[in-house]
Amino acid sequence: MLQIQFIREHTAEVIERLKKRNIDAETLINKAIEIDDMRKKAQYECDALLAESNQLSRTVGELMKAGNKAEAEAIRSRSAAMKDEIKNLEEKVKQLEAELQQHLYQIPNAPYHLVPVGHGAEDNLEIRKGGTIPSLPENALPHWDLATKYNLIDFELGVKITGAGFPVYKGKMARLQRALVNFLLDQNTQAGYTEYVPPLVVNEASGYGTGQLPDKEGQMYFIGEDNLYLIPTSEVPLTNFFRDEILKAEDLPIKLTAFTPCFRREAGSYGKDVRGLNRLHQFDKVEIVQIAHPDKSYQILEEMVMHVEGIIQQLGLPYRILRLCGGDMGFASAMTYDFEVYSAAQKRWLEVSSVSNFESFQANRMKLRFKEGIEKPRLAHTLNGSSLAFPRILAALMENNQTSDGILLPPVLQQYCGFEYLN
RNA sequence: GGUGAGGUGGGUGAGUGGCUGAAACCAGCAGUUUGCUAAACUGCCGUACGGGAAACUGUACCGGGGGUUCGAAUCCCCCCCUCACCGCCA
Repeated sequence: MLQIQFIREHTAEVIERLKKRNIDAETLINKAIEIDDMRKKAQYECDALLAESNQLSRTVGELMKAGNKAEAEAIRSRSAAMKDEIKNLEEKVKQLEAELQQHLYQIPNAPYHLVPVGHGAEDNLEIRKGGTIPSLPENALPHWDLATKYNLIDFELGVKITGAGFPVYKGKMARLQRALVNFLLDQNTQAGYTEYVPPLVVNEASGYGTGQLPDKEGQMYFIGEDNLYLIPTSEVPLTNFFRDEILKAEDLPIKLTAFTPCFRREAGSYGKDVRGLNRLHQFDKVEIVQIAHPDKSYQILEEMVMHVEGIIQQLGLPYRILRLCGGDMGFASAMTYDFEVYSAAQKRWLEVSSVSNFESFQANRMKLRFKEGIEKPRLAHTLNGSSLAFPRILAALMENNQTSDGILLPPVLQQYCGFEYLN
């Protein structure tokens, strides 16, 4: 969430930036300031009363010690009489703080100045594209048919043991995924990211920290008995490593990577988009996360984009990079780049990575701060990106590289797999 | 699942009703001194929200929430978490 102090000091700017999300920013922001004004006033009154009460209590102590019982008794009863009033004021301050918090939770992150204006996917700005879209023969198959033809994925077996959206990978396809894990993690560690194996379930506080809660609990699988959530992305555990921490400025940036399965309920998204590997409840992903100094975060965002682009190039897939417009960006992001690869038999672009700068939006929620010398602690910036999400990469590789001998793997993956063709 | 112990500032760790926002030590910052990377000494050193141009100052916070009291880190109740041992088990 945005900091109320920042909103107060940069009111016009925040409203202007938020307008890119096509919401009534002015009303939201003015309301926040209005609640905060009331909060300040209530706190001021409450503090003054508490100060008086503290003073009286101290006096009682001194008088008692001096043996002046009668006077102590008089002051004690005065102090006792203040209790109700103090309680009421404290109640009021708490209530206003909660109200402000609730209100701020509803305000999305303010888009960065480079974010294009727009309402939906059609307004995203194409930054650049690369690779070559293959020209496939007329009888080219979509990946779900290739999966059956070469006995690579069993969708029905997944339905049997779990349900739709949980495919079972077999033989060379299973091996290919293990290879992909190694290839991607190697790429990331070579770029300076430290590899982690985090837990796949997180507690409620972590869900709040990265912004899945309170609004999007419907998207996560919840283990009620233990009050834990299955992670929708490893961004959640990785970023929450630093919740409630004050880092040293010289330790920034912190670069992390992890391979994990990701679990998403995808409630309400049924239809043709979910065919084959396009949208799953469980999928594998390698993630990169950075905790950055605010002055460096946009430079780092570009570096992360270059890094992901380099990986996709090595996989030989035709891709395009989009800068998302204000209407298409996630709630917590200040600027997002999406990577899409072209899946030539489906004849459509598939999102395989999303790289975002959250600025201090997540950091504010999770109190992730850093300290520079004797300066006061400041909120750090958080960034993350997929490098990469597996299923759609697999779909594109299968469709684009289909030959009469099977699916020809890109050379980098051949090294990791020990074979050339999926067949 | 059973039993026991415990949750205090960046870390270790004292503190059982007012003189404690909290000893001491370590780490960190600033300085002094000695013939080098080093040591010794001195001072500073929690966070948040208010007020103030600033110096400074008010309030809150010792896992979370309630209660007792003029006054709570300290006493009482509930909850959460961690650790140890036992049981079960990969």
